[in-house]
Amino acid sequence: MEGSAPRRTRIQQEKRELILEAALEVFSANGFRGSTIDQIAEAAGMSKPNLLYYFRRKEDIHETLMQRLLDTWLAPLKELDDIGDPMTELRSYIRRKLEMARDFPRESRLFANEILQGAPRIMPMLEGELKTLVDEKAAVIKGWMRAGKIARTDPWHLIFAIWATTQHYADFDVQVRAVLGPDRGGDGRFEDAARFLEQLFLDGLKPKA
Amino acid sequence: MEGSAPRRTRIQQEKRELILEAALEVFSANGFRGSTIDQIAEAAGMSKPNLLYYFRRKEDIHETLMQRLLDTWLAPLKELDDIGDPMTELRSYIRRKLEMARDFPRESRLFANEILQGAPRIMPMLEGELKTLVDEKAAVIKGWMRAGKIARTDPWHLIFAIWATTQHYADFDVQVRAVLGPDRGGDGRFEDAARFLEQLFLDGLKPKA
DNA sequence: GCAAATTTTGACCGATTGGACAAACGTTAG
DNA sequence: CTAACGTTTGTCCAATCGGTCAAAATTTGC
Repeated sequence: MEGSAPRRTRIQQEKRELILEAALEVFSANGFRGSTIDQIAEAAGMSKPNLLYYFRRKEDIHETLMQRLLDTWLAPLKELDDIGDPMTELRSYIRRKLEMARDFPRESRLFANEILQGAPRIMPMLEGELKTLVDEKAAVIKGWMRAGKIARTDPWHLIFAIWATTQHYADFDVQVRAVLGPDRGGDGRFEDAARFLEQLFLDGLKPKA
Repeated sequence: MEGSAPRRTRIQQEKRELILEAALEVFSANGFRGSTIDQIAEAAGMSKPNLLYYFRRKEDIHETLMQRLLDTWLAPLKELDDIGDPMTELRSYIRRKLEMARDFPRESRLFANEILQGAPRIMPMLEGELKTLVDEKAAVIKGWMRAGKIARTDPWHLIFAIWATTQHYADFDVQVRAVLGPDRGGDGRFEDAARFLEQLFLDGLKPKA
């Protein structure tokens, strides 16, 4: 579809990175329609026409941002591997997803914003690439269940649950911090969350008999 | 704070309801800044100036909507009761939250939008009313743990996990449906989710020894 | 050092936005 | 019937939006 990547000068590469970084900040906080080119330009320390020299339309920025995001976002799931102990694999997947919520909350919110609005710009990817990947990993998980390595349950909803619980700490961060309060809502909240999630996914809530 | 409710004519009551219903539709799909008064007016079947006769500012609509939402939204948690079997109480709380995600997805998305944007309009409620309620219920859950009725873990993060997993089916609905595909993504997905979540929260993933 | 290419800027444009306002219309009580 | 009140509409406005354009400033290749 797309021709070879356009050759770019040093300045173009640098400025484009600067703009994308600023746009990530603005888009993730206000959504696409809630963000203005002026805001992004100011955050990037340049004038609006100057920004438009590097990205001709507001949508181009968002699209570029989204494309980059998706690769890094799906990487942890891609790494979920058939070899290795199933329980360990799942645990490290959960841990990695939680680390991403901690280290890349803006990316998580950008993605959440897009999905919330009905995913108008990435629908084909959801139905194509993402579905394929999830189906593939669901098959792997099903294999583990058949082998008696983990309890039998629905692999798709299991993946949803891991996404939901981990991304919650990025997308609903303000609520999490507000509820936990200044003491428990500090930096340690991610370690508390990690401990809790590990227990939840492994043992559930039933008291040890 | 607020004086007695202003007396309203029959027409005012009806039209205000009509506007709020339309606004819920529009706001939940596009966010606050992404929605226009014209869109809401059209969805409500009236002209923009006419709408502004009932709500003088766009923010007033959103505020009214948010106030109503919060009551119904927190109702299930309020019902979590100390009397009754702990495991049953938690299970029915999860089921009720999932039903709300199924029956009131627009309300869930409206709330999610607000939190995603940093909760500028409901921050005091999060730190006040919500935190108080959650702390109170966390204490109840802690009591159950001390009594050996459920496994010992962090009650706050347990509540977060229930919120995250259930609301996921409303907020990320398009993604869920896209990944499940046309077959498994039909109406039955909520029953599948209910079964899965029940197993997850009760037994976790460890295979039965 | 200089010409060509690239980058930056200020001024500007049409479209859309939230909202104001007065006039017109409808309803209702006496 | 009619005066008072409640409702609806068309028109208008200032601000903001995404985006253009030509000219100025700067960088780059030779």
